[in-house]
Amino acid sequence: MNAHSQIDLAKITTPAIDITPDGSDYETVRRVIEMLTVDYRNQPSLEAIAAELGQSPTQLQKVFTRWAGLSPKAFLQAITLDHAKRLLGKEELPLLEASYELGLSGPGRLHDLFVTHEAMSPGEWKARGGGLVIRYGFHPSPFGQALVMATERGLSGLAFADIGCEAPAYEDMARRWPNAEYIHDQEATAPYIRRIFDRQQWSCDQPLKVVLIGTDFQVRVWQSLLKIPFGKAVTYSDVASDIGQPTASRAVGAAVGANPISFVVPCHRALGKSGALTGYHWGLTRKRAILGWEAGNA
DNA sequence: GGAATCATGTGAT
DNA sequence: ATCACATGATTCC
Repeated sequence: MNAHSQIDLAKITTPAIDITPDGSDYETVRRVIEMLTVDYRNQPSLEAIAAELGQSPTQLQKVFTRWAGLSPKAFLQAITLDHAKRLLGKEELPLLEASYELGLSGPGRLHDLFVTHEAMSPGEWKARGGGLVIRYGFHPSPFGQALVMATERGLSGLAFADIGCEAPAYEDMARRWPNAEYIHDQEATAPYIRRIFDRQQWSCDQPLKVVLIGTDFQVRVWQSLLKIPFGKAVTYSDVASDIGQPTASRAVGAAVGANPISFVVPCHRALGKSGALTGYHWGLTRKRAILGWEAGNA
């Protein structure tokens, strides 16, 4: 990754093609969430936040509610510890009874966005992406600009990269499969974005194909995440039990953190046992945003 | 309620 | 081998 990736990086500055209204709202929403939660002690008022952003309170209120399906106040409540605990404690793990006979490859009805997944064979994994062609592109999403990566077998990567921070996100992803050949191809990746973030299109008629590229352990963790229903959450130790290694919760955390297809593989639905949001590769604020958005759209 | 500390499995170097 | 973790339980204040 030197001269080769230089060329690719140059292409990244290509502006995204399509703009959705949701995409433009996110920056505002993100900053509101940040102010609301960073020092929640101060409980900043809507007026104070609006002033900071240079907008009128009513305008801000409207944008936020349109995006989240929830007023800022309700949103704040939806991401408190209290609510998270309810999310967790509700019912006995939905994970446990869901069968694991799928094995490492094969179709399945998983989470609300219907997904068929296949994993790389051990040989393919060892090649670190060698012989693989990966097409990638940047597109707006409800949670900021997204980087999409796909092989001809299906979606292989989804990352978040705010405007101006495209290069680090690209490198973060490309580093995982260093021997693959990367081609910037907005047209190839655009259909995935439309598909993923439009809930109307979540149906089983035509499942979304994803390709899980990772170690055996990681793939098992990601498959487990795929079984978490929309608007629900589990703990890292729940996942550990689900894959048959109840003492490996910490290792699960590491594997969850390595999830290459964020949002689609719902790693944001993994919480600490206390209900605390412990971490997120693309920023805790974004994790709150996604969780709150799901609360408002359940 | 924290802070400090330990047990712990995986993956990268 | 060793180290860093998106953990969790225990044991102190």
